[in-house]
Amino acid sequence: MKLDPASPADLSAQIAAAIRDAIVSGTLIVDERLPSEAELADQFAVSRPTVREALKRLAAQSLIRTQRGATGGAFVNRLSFQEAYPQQITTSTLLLSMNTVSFDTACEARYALERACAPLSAQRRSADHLATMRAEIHRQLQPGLTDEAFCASDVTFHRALVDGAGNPVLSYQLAGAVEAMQPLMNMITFTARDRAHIVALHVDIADALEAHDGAATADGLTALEHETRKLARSVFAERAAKRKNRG
Amino acid sequence: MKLDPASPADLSAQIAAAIRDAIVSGTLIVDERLPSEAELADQFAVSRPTVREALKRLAAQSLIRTQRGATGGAFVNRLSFQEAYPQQITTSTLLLSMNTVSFDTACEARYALERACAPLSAQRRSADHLATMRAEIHRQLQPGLTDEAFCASDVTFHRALVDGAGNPVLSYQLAGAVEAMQPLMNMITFTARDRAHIVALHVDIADALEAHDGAATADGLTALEHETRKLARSVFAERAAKRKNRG
DNA sequence: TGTGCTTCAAATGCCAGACAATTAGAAGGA
DNA sequence: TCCTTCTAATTGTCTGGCATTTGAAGCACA
Repeated sequence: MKLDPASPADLSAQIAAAIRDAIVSGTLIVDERLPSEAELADQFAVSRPTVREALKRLAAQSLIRTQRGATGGAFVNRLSFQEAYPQQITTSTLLLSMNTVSFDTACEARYALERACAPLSAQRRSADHLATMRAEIHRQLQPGLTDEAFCASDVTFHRALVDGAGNPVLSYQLAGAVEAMQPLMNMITFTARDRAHIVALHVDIADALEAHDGAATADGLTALEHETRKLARSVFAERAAKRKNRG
Repeated sequence: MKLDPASPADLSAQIAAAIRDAIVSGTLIVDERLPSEAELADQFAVSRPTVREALKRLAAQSLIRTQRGATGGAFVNRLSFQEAYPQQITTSTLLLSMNTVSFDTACEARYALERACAPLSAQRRSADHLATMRAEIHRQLQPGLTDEAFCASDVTFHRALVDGAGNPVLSYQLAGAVEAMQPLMNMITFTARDRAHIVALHVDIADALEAHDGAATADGLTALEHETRKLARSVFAERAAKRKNRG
């Protein structure tokens, strides 16, 4: 592992990249202990703070974990879906909120991905997943519910649908798409009438899943997508009109 | 922003979390300059190296960028899809390689997600996307091609399909699923006969996209999924038999 | 021999201070 | 007006050190 002194990148970034490559390529295997900070500093011919900055970079990506004490050190972390979820969600959320992705684009992607889970979920969903969805539908019908709570319940409903597919890779990929939409959805105010429409579609979807009917589930999601996009259009149009009146 | 002295987490992790929250919640907006390292050290009542470790953590997630010089400092980064791709791919790759996810599970997820793009890509794919796919098909037919190069070409082919949907959110999510499969695919040796099968299916898919036929595209992907899984089964079965003979 | 306590050493976590490198802007001169 | 030079601010890096944690070895004692 060597560094390029001519590189414009920070030393700590170069060191982090070198170690990351070693992990990804399999040179360093899971639970293997890295050399101590002092040893790494020697190997790369830099100071210990620089090595530490590199290790913190890797820790931020959950590639390593550190342990204090006599037998401590930095260890290659077995990256779990559990750990990867929050990062995936944070990144997806920021991508949507900072990149002027239109609501329509985000919505289209989310429902396209979710439809991909529909047949699998219809086939494999457990009673538990179905119960979660029914419970969330029930919650969504409560009158005093805030818009934020309604959206949060919506997310739980859809995640149960996705998890029903029983494929951790799908769940991981979809977590970002579904959760990242939440801040965008929170910008919408739902009338009682809107909520009734959405809940009715949720019931259709839950019924389809209960009947193990993948096609009907996908149809329900498509209907929900149309409803959501129509709702967003009207809300945004109304706001634009208000702005015009004020200005 | 305050720190919890009783927390088991490192100070730098706590500081990073505090700043990350501020970014995600919108308290810090894009391109806004953070206080200098010295000021942050004062605010959090820690030393500058500790602040620096926190900032490196955020930099590793592309949440901030740093600039040296008189008007330099750390700035909230506008997270671009461009920057997010490599991280998404690294994480997905490690999740697949370290988590004993079966080949079938990964394959199922990948093709389910890709099928979700099929109708959109059939509708919107540009001539450029189609040309890329045809070119990769041509490359895949060359006799001297190594298995690794064949897989790499396969990835390019499928990414063109996904990008054809013209939805950056889909492209981002799918990049992980498609690229992360590559190391798994590289474990397979393709006979000339296998390659011919796969290329024929690629041709079917390209034809369907050229005809703007979303359903046929999805069917082609399903056929390809079956072919891939069948191939993997036979390869793994053969290896298991060899191991048994040896042992 | 076995058990529990003490001590030790290695490693990370954190800090203070300093210097180098970089860069924008201010100051000054042609 | 334009170019050069200086200056100040900021990040990048290093040195050295102390605090804290923690497993393991050593030791006393039953």
